[in-house]
Amino acid sequence: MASLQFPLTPLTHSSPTSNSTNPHPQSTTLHKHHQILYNSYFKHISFASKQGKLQEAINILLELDSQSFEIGADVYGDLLQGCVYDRNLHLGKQIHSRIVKKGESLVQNGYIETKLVVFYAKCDQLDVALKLFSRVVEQNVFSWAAVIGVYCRLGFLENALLGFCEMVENGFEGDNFVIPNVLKACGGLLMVEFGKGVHGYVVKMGFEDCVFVASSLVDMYGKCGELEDARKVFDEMPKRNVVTWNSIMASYSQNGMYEEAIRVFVDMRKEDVQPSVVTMVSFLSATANLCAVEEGKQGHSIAILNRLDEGNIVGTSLINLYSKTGLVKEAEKVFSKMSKKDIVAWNLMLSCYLQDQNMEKALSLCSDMLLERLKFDSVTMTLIATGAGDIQNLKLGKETHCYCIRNNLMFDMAVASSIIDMYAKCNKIYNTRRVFSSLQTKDLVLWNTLLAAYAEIGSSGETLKLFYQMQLEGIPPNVVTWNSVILAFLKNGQVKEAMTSFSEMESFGVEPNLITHTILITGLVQNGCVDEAITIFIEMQEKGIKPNSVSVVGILSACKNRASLQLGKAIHGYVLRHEMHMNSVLATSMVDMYAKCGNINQSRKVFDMILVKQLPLYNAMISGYAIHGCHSEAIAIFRELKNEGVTPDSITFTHVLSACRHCGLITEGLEIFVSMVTEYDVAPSIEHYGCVVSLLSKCGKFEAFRLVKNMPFKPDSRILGSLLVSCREHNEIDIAKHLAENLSKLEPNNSGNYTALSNAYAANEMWDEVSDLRSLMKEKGIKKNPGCSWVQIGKELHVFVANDRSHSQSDEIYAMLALLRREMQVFVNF
DNA sequence: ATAGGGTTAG
Repeated sequence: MASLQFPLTPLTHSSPTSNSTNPHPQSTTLHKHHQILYNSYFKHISFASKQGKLQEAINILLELDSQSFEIGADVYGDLLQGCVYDRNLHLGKQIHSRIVKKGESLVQNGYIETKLVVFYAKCDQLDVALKLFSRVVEQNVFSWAAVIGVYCRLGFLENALLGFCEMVENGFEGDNFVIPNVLKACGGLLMVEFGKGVHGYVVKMGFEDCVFVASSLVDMYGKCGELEDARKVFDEMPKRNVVTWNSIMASYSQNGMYEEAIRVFVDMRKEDVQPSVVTMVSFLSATANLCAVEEGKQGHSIAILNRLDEGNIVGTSLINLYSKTGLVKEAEKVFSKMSKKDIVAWNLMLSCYLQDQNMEKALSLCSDMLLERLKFDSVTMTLIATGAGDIQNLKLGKETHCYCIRNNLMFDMAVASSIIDMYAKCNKIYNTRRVFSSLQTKDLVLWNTLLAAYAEIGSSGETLKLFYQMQLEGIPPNVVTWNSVILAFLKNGQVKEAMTSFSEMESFGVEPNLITHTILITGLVQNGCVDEAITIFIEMQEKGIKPNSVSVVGILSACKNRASLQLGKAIHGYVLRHEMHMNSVLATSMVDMYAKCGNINQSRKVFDMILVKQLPLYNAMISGYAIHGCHSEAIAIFRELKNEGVTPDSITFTHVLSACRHCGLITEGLEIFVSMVTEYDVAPSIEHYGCVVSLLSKCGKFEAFRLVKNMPFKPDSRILGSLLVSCREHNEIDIAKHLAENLSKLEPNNSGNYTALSNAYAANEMWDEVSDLRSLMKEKGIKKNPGCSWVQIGKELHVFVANDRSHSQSDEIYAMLALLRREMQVFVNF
């Protein structure tokens, strides 16, 4: 035992040794004197306990104890209280054993009994606390509060509420210390009705002005989604502290009302309430969910100014913010500054790299984690599995799956879902099914993951089967499940069945949401039901569901010809009126829409508005110019793209090479083709070859033939046609005949091929054959084609005018006429 | 009494 820090000479000198069972010798003056001294030591014990100098207090206790002096219950009580403050289970147990040794009278002391229950409860020793509680001679508010508290902390929320009921039934009145725990249990169980009952109890007992109770009420209503009630309690509080503010902010945040959460933070600053770590964490999480970069950065500054940025939790909230807003560099900065990185920080950084599609950095971060002797947890594996699925990296996905099996992580529903989804995204439906079957418990999300896999490939039969099977196994479908069923039907072309499911889900009490409508809009358009899609788009707005950019993109894709320019314009107007963010995807489909609807100038206007342009946007603009016959503009955009350092892909080259072909830019076209293969490592498609063959054919080169011979595709009619056109020289007639023979099998009625062959005969002065060919064309009823696009536009115009005899949309007609003229011009030039 | 990371549907 450690020696005492102050002398005990008077005690050691005269301590009674003879009568140890009766440590209180009768009233001699000497003992009176000693008792006074002991009392001062007892006071010292209590004082030291309250100061947190527990070891010192214990040392005195043990020393006094060894001299067999009676130590009062209050002294043990103070010591236990000290252990409660310190959550020092070890020392508390020592004191408990001392108490037991001291005999029945102390163990059965009501005060000590209660203190012991409180001590074990606060140290989360549920079993011990309950055992002692069951043995207490007399229950009281304190022991009940301790039991309810430990149930609450360990997540046994039902037991906490049952405890409260029993306590009240046994005639104890809940005080303002139990109520917060009771309310926490109500919130956690989403039992708002019970919570309202407790609220009534609070009012009856007059606790409503207690900050602790009222803050808990705010939290309880917030967790139950009753924001109005939460706000009402908050507004009526006479006094609020930082926890109250944090509670209302978290309430908004947890219910997705991030703007309101931010407003609370602003109000809080106006009232000069000092923010705490929790404040910053809630605020940063709200800004992260809104991708509100500016507000988030201000939060970061405020955290630094208040020295709240140093802890782990604020650090991870900052990484989350920068990760969600795509500011990888900022996230890295915060991450590197964190002194003690825990698994959450590493996982957030990992998620940041994965969202940035940087698998290389993500995997190198993982090996750094191992170097730091950290073990991957379920979150790490979920992230990597999802990332592997996104880039369809089956090898990585399988490795992840194996790691999860080896480390017993497949029992985690999130891990299992991500693995199943990974196999689905890698088109391994067999593995998807096998992993699903191998799992012992399956939750709703897991079922939904499997349904989504079958829905994605349009297996509506299997999706439906699973839909019934899950219900047989007692899992009721939610909106996500229904959405997959609808998607499965639409992917399989079963429009009627999809619409039936859509109306059915509501009668099953499942409310269709934004995604349900988006699936319908996109699916209906893909099945050619444009009018129905528009109806759904209007319906959802009437229901008060705000379309987002995905649903707008879906409805924009319905505008694919000149007749739908009106609708396209209306949607553009909607986007502008609702101040919808013109993100890259939305802008791309807007550019595409205007191009397809014949207004290339408007296309260009939208294109120019976007400051940071990504490849799909460039591709849409290039393709737009290409279909309008503005080939030099298309090539100009291609140059702009290269100047901006954007890497073109296969689609870009398809449009640019086609533009070169139309402009007859032979050298430029060939250069681009070569750079595509050597510089950008793009494997040429048959379309790419087609353009180059056509270019080569135009200058009458035999390189065209060589290219066709060496290309890894079977030449199609367009390529053969191009070659045929080039056969205008003497001696090429045999080749021309051969080509024409093959072509007539592929395209027996293509007038262009007849013309080309006739030209070849003419070059060889074989006039009889030319004449024969002409009569054959006449016989077959083949007329010289004036150009495909011309006919197409003419047909569309006819349909348009036929459908709208009022000619109220004369703007559109003029637009089409202008385009028609331009198309004809191109044809004439060609 | 309040607080940080992961899974399913477009």
